Amino acid sequence: MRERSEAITGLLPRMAQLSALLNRGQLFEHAATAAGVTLERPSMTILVILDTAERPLRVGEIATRMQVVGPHVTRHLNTLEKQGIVKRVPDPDDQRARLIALTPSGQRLVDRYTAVIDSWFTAALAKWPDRDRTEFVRLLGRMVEDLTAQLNTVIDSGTADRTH
Amino acid sequence: MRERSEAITGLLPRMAQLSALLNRGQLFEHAATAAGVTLERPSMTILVILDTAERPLRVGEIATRMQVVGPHVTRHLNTLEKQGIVKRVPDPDDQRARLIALTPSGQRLVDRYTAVIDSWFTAALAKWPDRDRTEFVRLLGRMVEDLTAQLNTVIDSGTADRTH
DNA sequence: TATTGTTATACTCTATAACTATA
DNA sequence: TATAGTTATAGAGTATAACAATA
Repeated sequence: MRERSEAITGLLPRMAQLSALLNRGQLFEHAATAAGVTLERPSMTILVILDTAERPLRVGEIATRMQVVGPHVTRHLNTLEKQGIVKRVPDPDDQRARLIALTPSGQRLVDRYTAVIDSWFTAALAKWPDRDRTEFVRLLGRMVEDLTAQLNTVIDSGTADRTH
Repeated sequence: MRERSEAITGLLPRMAQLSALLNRGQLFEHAATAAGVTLERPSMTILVILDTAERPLRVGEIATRMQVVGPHVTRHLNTLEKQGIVKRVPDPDDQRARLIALTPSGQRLVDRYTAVIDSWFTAALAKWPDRDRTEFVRLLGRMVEDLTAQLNTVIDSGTADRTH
């Protein structure tokens, strides 16, 4: 039987659990119901990203923040625009690009949704000491950073000798 | 513009990033390549779960740990069994159930894979103080627990008045 | 009658390829 | 020639429904 390194014991399962909770779990589904929203998950993600940015974003910017490819975003934008939740406006700086903006009704929709999520997170963290909350955000941020950096190192060294 | 509660500022985006890294990112893809594995992601997840359990598991137990439904597990098991990576053995305690066990070659495969993942995580966390590592695992575990509990509370109260 | 697992089917999420328009 | 976005298509991931066997 292999020995698991001390460094990561218990880490992977917990990260997997958290990931499942956010990606497939009922969190989204129930929050959407509570907020009276009937969108697909990635569409809602787009709206939250636009809300967080507090300004219109290009399609490419949204794709980068979602860590997905462009066509995936386009597909959902088509639906969202048809429903009057976002609108595409020309980017004055570049005629090829469009800026995606929340419409007033889109803004109200995402406000309802994030209010529900906020309240649930606030309730879940109610008993956490302030210090733990701060620590967790700090360590989580660093974990993402270090893991991403490590992965890039591996990818670079793995492709260094390839010519394509 | 809505106000975001102080409690969760910065939390959601980081969790989303981590989730994307584990779910869709190149982490799995590159680790599988490095380990010489050509399985689909959920199949590899099944193997890691069996390895972590250190004993054969029922289909239902695997599904629960993956937070997916039974048929999803069955589909991957069919492929894995055909490839001689796992085997289904009768559960002596219940003739309806089967126990899923890693074959010797399956064990070697998952050993190669987890060795790669372990080394990457160890490298990523190399500069972390021991205290931070411990704290992170603790807080991450509590986050998953509290979030799950909160969600269950919401679901229970939401369905309490429904009769189906 | 309830539970374990399987088969069949369908939906959701995401990527790749080919294209148009502008830079 | 390169970049922003779109359309069309395909594949991976997961769920629901219907069923068989056993409890």
